[in-house]
This record gives sequence, C-alpha cells and structure tokens, in this order.
Amino acid sequence: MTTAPSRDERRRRTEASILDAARALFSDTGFERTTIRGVAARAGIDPALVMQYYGNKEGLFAAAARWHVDQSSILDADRDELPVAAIRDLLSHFEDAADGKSAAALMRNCLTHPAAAKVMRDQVLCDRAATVTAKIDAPDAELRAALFGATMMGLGMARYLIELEPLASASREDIERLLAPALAALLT
Amino acid sequence: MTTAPSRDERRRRTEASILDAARALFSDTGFERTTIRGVAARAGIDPALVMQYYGNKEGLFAAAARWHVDQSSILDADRDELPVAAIRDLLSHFEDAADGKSAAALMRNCLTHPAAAKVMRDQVLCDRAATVTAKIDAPDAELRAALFGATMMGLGMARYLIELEPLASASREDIERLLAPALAALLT
DNA sequence: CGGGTGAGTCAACCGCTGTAGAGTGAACTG
DNA sequence: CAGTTCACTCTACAGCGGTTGACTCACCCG
Repeated sequence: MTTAPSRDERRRRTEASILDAARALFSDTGFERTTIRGVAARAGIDPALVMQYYGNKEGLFAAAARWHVDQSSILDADRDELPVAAIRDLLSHFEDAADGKSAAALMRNCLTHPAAAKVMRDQVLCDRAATVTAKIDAPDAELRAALFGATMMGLGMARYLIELEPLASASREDIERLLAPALAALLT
Repeated sequence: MTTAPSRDERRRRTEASILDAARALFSDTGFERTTIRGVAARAGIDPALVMQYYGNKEGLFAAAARWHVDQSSILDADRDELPVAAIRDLLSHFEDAADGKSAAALMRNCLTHPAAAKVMRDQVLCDRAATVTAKIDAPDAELRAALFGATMMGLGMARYLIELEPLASASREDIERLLAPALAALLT
C-alpha cells in the first residue's frame, strides 16, 4: 500500500484531473456545451472547486486550451524541408498524449470562441506565417505563407476534429507523401 | 407611395427578415451565442413568432445554414481545370450576397454543432470528394480528394471566418494563381 | 497538543434563454 | 357586412448553468 499523499500532492493531482476533464470536454463538445458541472463530475469533485482554482469558465478554458510552441521543428528547417517539417509538427502536436487534447480544444473552438480565435490567429497562424515568410524568396511571400497556414489548419480540422475519412485514419507517411509536394508548390 | 402589402406578402417578408437576421447572427457569433430573442430583435418582431415559423432553435438553424450545391462548376470540369473551378466555386459561394451568409453560418458552426458537422462532412466534403475522386486516376485517389477538400475548407475558414491577413483581403486572381498549382500537385 | 491553513463540499441564488398558451386586431372570404 | 382566418404580440414558466458564501474536516506547524 502507498503512503497517503501530502496536501500539496493532492492539490496538484486534483488540478491535473480538472484540466484533463476540461480538455476532454472542451475538445469534444466545444466551449458552450461544456459545463462546469460536467467538468467537475468527470474529475470527481465539486463544481465550486473549479471556480476556486480557475476563477471562472474563461479562466478554465484559457488554462486548458493552449498551443505549445516550445520547440517547433519548422524553425530550423530550410525552405525545401519546410513542408515535411510542418506536417510532422502538426501531426505530432495532435497525437502527443499530453498536448493533443489541449491543441484540439483550442482548434475546436477557434471559430466560435473569441479568446480561442485570437490565440489561433495571432499565435498560431501569424507567428508561423512569419517564419514561413522569412524562408521563402518569392513575390507574394506573405500571401503564400497565409495559404500555407490555411492548408495546415484545414488538415488538422479535417483529420482530427471532423474526422473525415480516409484522411482521419491515413498513415503519417501517406499524408506526408501526398501533401508535401502541394505545400512545396505554394512556396515556389 | 406604395400600396399596402397583402397578408401573404407580409408573411414572406417577415420570414425573410427572420432568416436574414438568423444568418447574420449564426455566422458571426455561432449557434450557442445566438439567441432567439436576439434574432427577433434584429428582425424587429416578437421572439414567439420565430418559434411559430421554425418550431425551435434547431429548426431555425437548419433553415438558415445551408450549402447550396445546385450548380457546382466542379461537376463538368476535367482534372486539369479542377483546381481553378473549385477555388472559384468556393469564393463565389461566400461572396454571393444571398448564399454567402448561409454558407458562413454552416462553416462557422461545423466544429461545434452536430447538425452542421454532419452536413459539412456528408454533403460538402464527402460528396465533393467523390466528384474529385472520380476525376483523378492515381493511387490513393480517395486520400488525395480528402486532402483536396481539407485544403479548400482551410481556405474558406481562414479567409472568411478567421479573416487572416493578407488572405482575407487578397484578390481572387492572386489566390487562384498561387493556390491552383498546389491543388494540382495533389491530383497528380 | 492546539490553533491555523487550506482542500474540498453543500446549498442556494439569479439571470438568461428556449418555449408554451392565451389573446388581439387586421386582412380575407362568402 | 359578419365571420373566420392568420400574422403577430404579451406574459409567463421552467430548467439550466455560472457563480457565490458559508461550512466541514483533514493536514501542517509551532
């Protein structure tokens, strides 16, 4: 038998279970259809505790729906490697056990929730577009980068949120093989 | 001065103004944040009248958010014309004064509303993918068509819903010129 | 051991929103 | 002109859901 967890340990685990539950619900059913009561029930605690830790529903959402940009492999890829790097980056993001739900929660709500829309537009699309823009030397570089980003977003939504077949169950290799040339065509 | 409108005429105008108001709100703020009261206020009538005409909120949404597939120009395009035809089709759809709001309402909610998701997946993405699949003669035709559809969806969302610059204010010609080769690369 | 701190609970409030039912007055019909 | 239909309104209900404040109890510290 294990020793009883300390108070701090308990708190950390509770917060984590709240975030897990919130990510699952926000990413599956969206912000509006997710209720504090639902999150609390899934986490096995009282709704008021969620409020105590995150202030309000917006705060919970902000904590649960993030896009982890830490080490994106597109930063140190040159132009020819960019398509493959971007695809791998996106797929890894969604299939990562820890970050996947968080990314899905953000993307699921980016069309209907103001805060999610802002993060998506400013941090995800614009920042990456700037990176892409810097790497290509063609007229209309910004527009090409924006189309690049739009395509990647469409891929993520169709595969992971809408679960469009056969895209949803295709292998990473097949997606890379077919999509990379198309992305490359955007950059030249 | 004009003669007083007949009862039928009044009714038609009222229904149209309700649908207009509903499309504007559904496409701007999404299904959940749109209220029957808000629609009624915008249409200048009583909330109960909305219920009387459309039964409930779901019925109103179903009537307001549609994808008009009547004459899609991708049907009689051969493989080489497909990219340009698909782009023109999408842009026309959204920029059409009558259908644009309706299409935006559907797309805005396709990640968070079950009925919108179903229409988007089955009628828009799958049907068009089948059309595309039939026109290309390559291995992985279905997957290519799905990626094609995902890219088009990403374009629509980024340009019209997220309004990502410089994509949102780019000319149709520039988008065609840059994106068509990329789509073509998906089909070969 | 005894006071304090903080995790977690309970019960309740209250505004919003979808929805229902009765009512009203003007337009149509015979 | 009398009766009927129908567009439209008013009022009210009922449940859901975010949010709150007081409470309980176990753990930590001096």
